Amino acid sequence: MTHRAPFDFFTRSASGIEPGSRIGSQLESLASRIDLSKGETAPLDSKSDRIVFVARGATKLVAHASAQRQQIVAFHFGGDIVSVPADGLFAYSVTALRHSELLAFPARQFFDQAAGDARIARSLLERLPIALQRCRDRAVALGQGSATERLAGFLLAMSERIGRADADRCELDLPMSRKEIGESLGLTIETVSRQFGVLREIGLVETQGRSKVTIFDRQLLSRKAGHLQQTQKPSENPANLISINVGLERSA
Amino acid sequence: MTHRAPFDFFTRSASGIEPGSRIGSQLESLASRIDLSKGETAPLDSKSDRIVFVARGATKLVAHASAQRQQIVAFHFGGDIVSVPADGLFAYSVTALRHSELLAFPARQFFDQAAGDARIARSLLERLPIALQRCRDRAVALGQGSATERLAGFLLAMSERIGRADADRCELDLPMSRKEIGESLGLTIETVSRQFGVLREIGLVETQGRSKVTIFDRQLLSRKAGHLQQTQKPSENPANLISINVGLERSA
DNA sequence: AAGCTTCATTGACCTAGATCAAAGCGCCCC
DNA sequence: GGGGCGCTTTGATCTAGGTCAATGAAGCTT
Repeated sequence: MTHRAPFDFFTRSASGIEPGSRIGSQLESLASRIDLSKGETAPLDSKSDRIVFVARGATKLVAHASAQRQQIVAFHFGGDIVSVPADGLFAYSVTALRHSELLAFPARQFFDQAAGDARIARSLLERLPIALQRCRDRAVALGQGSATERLAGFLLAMSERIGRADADRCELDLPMSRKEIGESLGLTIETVSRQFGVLREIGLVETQGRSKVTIFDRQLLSRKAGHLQQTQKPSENPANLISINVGLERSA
Repeated sequence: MTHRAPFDFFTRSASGIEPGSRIGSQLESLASRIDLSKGETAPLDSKSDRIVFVARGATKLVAHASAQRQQIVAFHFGGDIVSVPADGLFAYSVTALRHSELLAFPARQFFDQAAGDARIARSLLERLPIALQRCRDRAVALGQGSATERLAGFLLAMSERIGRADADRCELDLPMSRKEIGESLGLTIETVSRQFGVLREIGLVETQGRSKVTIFDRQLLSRKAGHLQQTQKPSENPANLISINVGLERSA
C-alpha cells in the first residue's frame, strides 16, 4: 500500500484494509484532519472529549498533572483509535512522535452516529475494551512491577505492535526517546538506561544506536516482565483455582 | 426499592429504576446471574472475555500476575459495567467486597447484539471511555504519584462514587480493607496506614473504626492528590448518563 | 460481656530507584 | 567527514517507601 484514502483506515482490520468501506458521510462531516510533524501536539479542544484516529504515524497520549509532571498514558500507531478525554483530573494531549496524520471527532456526536451504525458500533465495541485492557495491564505494571519488569513489558508490547519478527529474534525501531519511555513507565531516564544495560548484559536484547533494539528471547523477556506464563498446566492458573474453591479459600 | 427484577439495572439511573425498560430478550438469554457473598469470586470462564454488570453490591477487579502478586485494577459498585478480559498478560477475576449480584455475558456475543441496538450501543459507548479514563487516571497516579497523592486520589474517587456529601464534609463507608486499598494503589498496607495518619494529622480527614472516613476539604484533598485544579467541578454522576437521555444528558 | 481472631497502627531498619553530576556517543549539519 | 549539540550511559549519593516486627483496636463468636 502506497497511499491511503483519508477515511479508509477506519475499517482497517488486522488482516488488511476492507475495500470500499468508508466512514459514512454523517461521520465524515464531523471529522477534522490533523497533520502533525514530529513533536507537534494536536490542537484539540480540551473542553470536550475527542475521538482520534491515527491514520498513520506514531503518537503519544500525554496526561499533564502540571507543567513539570506529566505521564505518557499510551502510544498509538497507524490504525489506532484514541479516546482523548477533556480535562478532568489531568489534562490530556496527543503529540506526534514522528510525522502523523490524524482524524479527530467530537466524541459525543461521533458516538451518537456510531450507535446507529451496527458495523461501526461493533468495531468500536471491539476496540475500546482492548484499549481498556492495555491500560489495565499498564496499571498493573506501574503499580507493582520493578524497573526491569516495566522495561521488559514495554519492549514486549512494542515488539508486538511495531516489531519485525525474524526467526527467533525480533527487531524494533523505537520511535520514542529514553525520556519518553521513562515517562510512560514512571521511571527516570537514568533508570531506563540502566535497565537496558541489565537486559543487555543478560543477553536478552541488543541495542544499536538510539532507537534500534533487537530482542532475542521473547519467552524469557515475558518472564522477566512478570507476565503470566501461559504454557503451564491450566490448573496452575490462579483464576481457575479461585473459581473452583469459592467458599473454601477463606478457611485457608 | 425492596426487590429488583433481574435485568432492570441495565437502565438504572442514579435517581432510580426505569420501569419497563429491560434488556432485550436476545441479550437476556446470554446472561448468567451470579450471586456472590463477601469474599467470593465470580466463576467466570477465564478463556474468553466477559462483560459483567454489577447489579448491586461492590466488587474488585483483580489482576493476578502470580499467586503472590496481584493488583486491584478497579472497584465497581451497583450500576457499573465491567469489562473482564480473558487471561492475557495477567489473569483477571471479579471478587465481591460485600454481597453482590452480577450479570455476566460472553463479551463477543454481547457486543454482537449490542451493536444492533442503538440504545444499548450508545450506552456502552458512553461508559467504556469513562472506564478507560478512570484507568488512565489511575495509571498516572501509579506512575508518578507519591504515596500521599495516591491515597488522596483514592479517597477523592471513592467519595465521588460512594460518598455522602453533607455540607462541607463528606462521609465515606469504605467496603474495602487497608490491604485492598494498598493493592489498588501499589502500596503496602503499612504505607496506606501511615498515609492515613498523615492526612489525619493535617486535619484533612478523620477515621472512625476500620471503614468510616470523613473528608473535610475536598478541594485541598484534590490538591494533595496532585490533580489539576479547575475552577468548576466537571463530573456528574456517570450513572445518570445511562438511560432515558441518551444523547442529550451531557449538555447540562 | 469476655475472649479471640483479624485488621490496623506504629516503630526500626533497609533496598530500589530518584537525584545529582560527569562523561561518552550518536546523529545531524555544514 | 569533522564539529557540535543533545541524547544516552555510567557513577555516587539520597530518600521514599518496602520489609520486618511488635503493639493495639475492632468486631466477631460464644
